[in-house]
Amino acid sequence: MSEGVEWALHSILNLAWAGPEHAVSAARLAAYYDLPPAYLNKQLQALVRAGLVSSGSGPRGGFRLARRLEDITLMDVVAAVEGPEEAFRCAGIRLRAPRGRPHEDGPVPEPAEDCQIHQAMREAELVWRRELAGRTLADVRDRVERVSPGVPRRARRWFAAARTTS
Amino acid sequence: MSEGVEWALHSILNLAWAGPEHAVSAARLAAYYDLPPAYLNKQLQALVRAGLVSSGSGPRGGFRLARRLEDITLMDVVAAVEGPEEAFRCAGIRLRAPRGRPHEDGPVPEPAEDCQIHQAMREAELVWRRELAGRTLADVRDRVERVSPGVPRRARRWFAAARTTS
DNA sequence: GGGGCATTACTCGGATAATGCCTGTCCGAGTCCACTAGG
DNA sequence: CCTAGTGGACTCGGACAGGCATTATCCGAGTAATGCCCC
Repeated sequence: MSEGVEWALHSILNLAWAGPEHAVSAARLAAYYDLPPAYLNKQLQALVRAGLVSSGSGPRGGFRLARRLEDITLMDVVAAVEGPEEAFRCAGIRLRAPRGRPHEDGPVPEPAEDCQIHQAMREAELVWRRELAGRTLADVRDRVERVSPGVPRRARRWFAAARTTS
Repeated sequence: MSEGVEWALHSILNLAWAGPEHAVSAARLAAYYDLPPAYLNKQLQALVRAGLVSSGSGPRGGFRLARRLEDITLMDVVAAVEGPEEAFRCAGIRLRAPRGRPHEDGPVPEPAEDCQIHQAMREAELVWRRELAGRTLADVRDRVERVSPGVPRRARRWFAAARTTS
């Protein structure tokens, strides 16, 4: 799985803690974890395309949350960064198998529908997606605030101080 | 996800249909789906290392199932081909964040334990793995035989004829 | 005719290249602020 | 003093290389069958 998912999740949480009134630049978000700024910018662009965060140019520009944290699920972030394709791609290998009867004597089944292996794998992946879709980033935020109460304040202060610090 | 997983699953089913008395060569298995023989051989080697199939060299050599189909789960095959590492690797990004207090005033928590994002993603992946581990290839075989009863016979005949056909 | 043996063909197994995607970087378009000059 | 204009600095956004994992391939070690020669 792409590493950008992790960065995106952390950045979204940081944006939430920074508050919707401040727009945070990609460079600042990257500096917090010592990440390559331009590359993090690329990932944030994916989040913008997905409508999770909004962006603005210029000196006062940067990124800010476009939705409430309660309305962003882990699945949304994964889909935004990784793309909507499913992990297990059935290449239709079964169709290349030697056929008993070349002539068709009924409706030709869809490749994905016919392949039971694909079905089973798809089912497992669906469970995974459902689990991700059922967990919002608000849940994650609440857990963090319960386990490490100091983190949100620290993050908020650090990003607020970004403007004044050299 | 690696494409080899799909090849491995189909090949295992074909080995089961060919019967444990016949050893099928990688070339023959590959010819059934028109796959690159040497590369499929590589994937099958992974299955051998995992103990799912056994191999033998020589003219009568080839691959055959090492376990019953009831004792092989989808998880086994995925783990054998993809490796045991989890898909979402937490790079410990959180540790690089600026700390409020450099001095430690308690037991330092494990990175994976402390990062709630990692926790949530791990939980979802665990559900996925559990689903895969709960489904055996015998289930898949039964479904195939129910949906397409002709496939097993065709496969068995084709692999049995392998020896005689040019 | 029967048995032992060298040959041969066929298989896996691991070492070796080629390809594509993820990672990482750079520069241009747009935007807002700040300074300046004029009224 | 107030206002309009202009320069500058900062931001995102998409276009451009590099590195690494997956994909694909090749050749050698090993093995069992086969044909041949000798007894």
